[in-house]
Amino acid sequence: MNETVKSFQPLDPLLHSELRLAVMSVLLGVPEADFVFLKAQTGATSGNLSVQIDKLEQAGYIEVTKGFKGKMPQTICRITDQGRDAFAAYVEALRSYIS
Amino acid sequence: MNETVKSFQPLDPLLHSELRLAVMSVLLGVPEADFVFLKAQTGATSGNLSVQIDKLEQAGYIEVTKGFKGKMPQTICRITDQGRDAFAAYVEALRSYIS
DNA sequence: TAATTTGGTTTATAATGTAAACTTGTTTAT
DNA sequence: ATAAACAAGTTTACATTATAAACCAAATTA
Repeated sequence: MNETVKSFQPLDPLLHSELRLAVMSVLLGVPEADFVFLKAQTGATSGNLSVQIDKLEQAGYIEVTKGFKGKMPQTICRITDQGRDAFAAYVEALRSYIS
Repeated sequence: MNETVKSFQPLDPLLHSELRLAVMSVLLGVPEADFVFLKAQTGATSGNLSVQIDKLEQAGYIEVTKGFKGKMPQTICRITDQGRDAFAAYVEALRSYIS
């Protein structure tokens, strides 16, 4: 008798968050996106988005560049290679639960 | 110009939890499972498992029957139809982020 | 009968998520 | 010119959640 254990892969807590996952999902599809665009795409409040962008940046999953668009401040985000890898790993881990 | 929004589906917070998802995943594959088995499959601590089982039961996603196996207490869990539906919906919602 | 194990539950604490309130500067109206 | 409204964020306070440590009752073993 071979009692196997299902062996669930751990889920990266940084990506296992609705808003952060949405942000990463958007960034995967575009070369870059600014704060305003991310807010529109995710439907997040500014405060929440600001916090989650910080966390993704701290983690090295995205790069953030602050500049100006005309005279208005602009926060541009790009996904990093590390972020891309982490996302792929997260999706892979998810499969151990949902497949 | 058609500016579409990605439209991420909301993720059921009850299922968007590593341990609860693992429990549901196990229960999907078997007619029923007891506390001890779930603990082994998920690698969870007893306390954590106890709490998360409660939450899934409160939500109507699983049914819990307390009885005895020999003289030892035994907590048996079964997934409900509602739980099955919720899981399917959760997986479907996930696709809007990861595909 | 004392110590250990089993099968859990309760609870205290830490970590997380979220929105409201605030800030800094810009544009518009008066 | 000045006030009011708006834009783009950030900070913070609060609520929710997750987690493990501590606990408990009964059973088993030494």
